[in-house]
This record gives sequence, C-alpha cells and structure tokens, in this order.
Amino acid sequence: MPELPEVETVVRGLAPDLEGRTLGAARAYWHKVISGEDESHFNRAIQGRRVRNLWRRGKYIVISLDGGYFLVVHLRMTGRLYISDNPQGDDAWVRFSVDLDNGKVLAFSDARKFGRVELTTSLDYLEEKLGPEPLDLEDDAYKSIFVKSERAIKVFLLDQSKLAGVGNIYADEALYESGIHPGRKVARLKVHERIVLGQNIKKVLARAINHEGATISWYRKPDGSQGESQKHFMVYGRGGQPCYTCGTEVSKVVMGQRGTHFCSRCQI
DNA sequence: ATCTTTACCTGACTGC
DNA sequence: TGCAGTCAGGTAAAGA
Repeated sequence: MPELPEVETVVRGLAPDLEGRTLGAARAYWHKVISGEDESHFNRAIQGRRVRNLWRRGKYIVISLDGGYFLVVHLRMTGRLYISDNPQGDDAWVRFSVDLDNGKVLAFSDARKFGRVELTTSLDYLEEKLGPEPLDLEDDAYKSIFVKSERAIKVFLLDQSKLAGVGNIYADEALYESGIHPGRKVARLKVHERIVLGQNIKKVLARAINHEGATISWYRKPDGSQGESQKHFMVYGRGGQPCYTCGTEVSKVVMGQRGTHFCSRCQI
C-alpha cells in the first residue's frame, strides 16, 4: 500500500533515469487508467516533451515536463512505476506506458486498476484538495491541525485534506509511538499529545523513507527490489501477536472502514 | 459544511 | 483440485 515513504522512494529511484529524457508515444492498456482527456489527445500532448524533474506531493507523483505540462501519477493500492527495456513492461499488469528517447519505456503497472495517470497544465487541483506535507510541519502547526474535529484520530489521519501522505500503515504506527488510542477524538487530545503525535508522524515517515518503503504485498522500488520498512512495524499487521513493549496481544479492529492495529495497554 | 458510506478492482488466502 | 467467500485500502462521488 504505497503511502508517503513508498511514493517518495519511487520518485527518488526514478529521478536519475527520467530527468532530461524526452517522451515519445504513450499507450493505455486499460481505458480508465488515463483520467480526464481521451488517449489520442493525451498522446498528442505528451509526445516530444522533455522531463524536467519530478517530485512527490502527498501520495501523488508529479513529473514536470517542458511546456508547462505535468504528468501526475497516483499508485493507489497496487500501482508500480518503473523503467523497463521491454516495450510491454516487465509484468502482467501494465496499464500504461510511455516511450523514452533512450529506447526504454516508463511503465505503470497496477493489478487492482485503481491507479490513475493524468496529464495536466495546472497542479492547482492538488493544492485545493491536499493538506500540508507532514514532514514540513513544526510543533505549532500540528497543534493547530489537530483541533476541533469530533472524528477518531485514526480516521482523521487518513483524511488527505487535513494532512497529505499518511495512510493506514503509518497512521497506526505513529499512534502507537505516541501512546494514543486510535479511537480518541481529535478535539479531546491534549496539547502535548498533539505535539508528540506530530513528532512521531515525522519520525515514522522519515524512518520508513530510510528503509525505502514497506513491501507488504505489491509495492516494489522502481528497480524491482523490496523495501525494508515492513520489518520494523510495531503494530501494523501484528493483530493477535504480543506487543513488543508490554506483551499484551495487539488488537485489530475496524475503524473508518480500515483495519486498525493498536496495543490496548500502551495506547490510551 | 462536515463527515460517513459506497463503489471501484482483483490477487491472495481460507475453508470445505 | 476447485470453488465460493473474504480481505486488503486510497480516493471520488454520493448520501446524510
């Protein structure tokens, strides 16, 4: 499940091979993979444009092209983005590809077909729907973000319009690190809890980036190798197993339609 | 307006 | 071995 650290790892891995390349023909192997315009218009607009650079915004990958165009990619749950020597890509689930001027292709693979590729001339819509970048925020900012809402903090953390990039895994991990029960209402969090939670969100995300993301099922780095972050989870995916801190069985419940893992003794 | 629910999808896994 | 049922979860859109 690509979240901020996984998307960041993909961007860092692709940048050296993509920056400066000129794009050629694009192909969609599944019609819905391209959001917005149709394939022929998409193709006319993308061909011949040079890649300037790329970056991550929330869980979105933004590839900046000459002429003010941006290729925006979201991996959703099972998406992969990689460079291949094979025109068809390297796996059975390639939904989109675009030729590069060095004979390789940029391939977008996605078993679940939830991911999307979009060509746009404005990134305003991203800024309108996304909250701030969690790694950029200081304590004061976290104090003010975690205010007012009556929702459970776990559900709140998944809302990309409040904070962009945190997903199910790192929400559970950050709450564990903070000793905060996922069902606590945001408005009831004490000031020091908001600060600690913000610090731990940054800590778990930064650590996961250092581990090059978590390979749970589908996520791979652009070179095809697995991340290491999953080896360091304290609660995610550990329902029924003993808490590393106190030995209590890790609980797994559903919260906001998402599997939620926590220690009922360490998190209050 | 804010929040919740549903739909989108299919591979992997479980149980019979 | 085969098959039905369940689960995984990010986001848009619809509903409350």
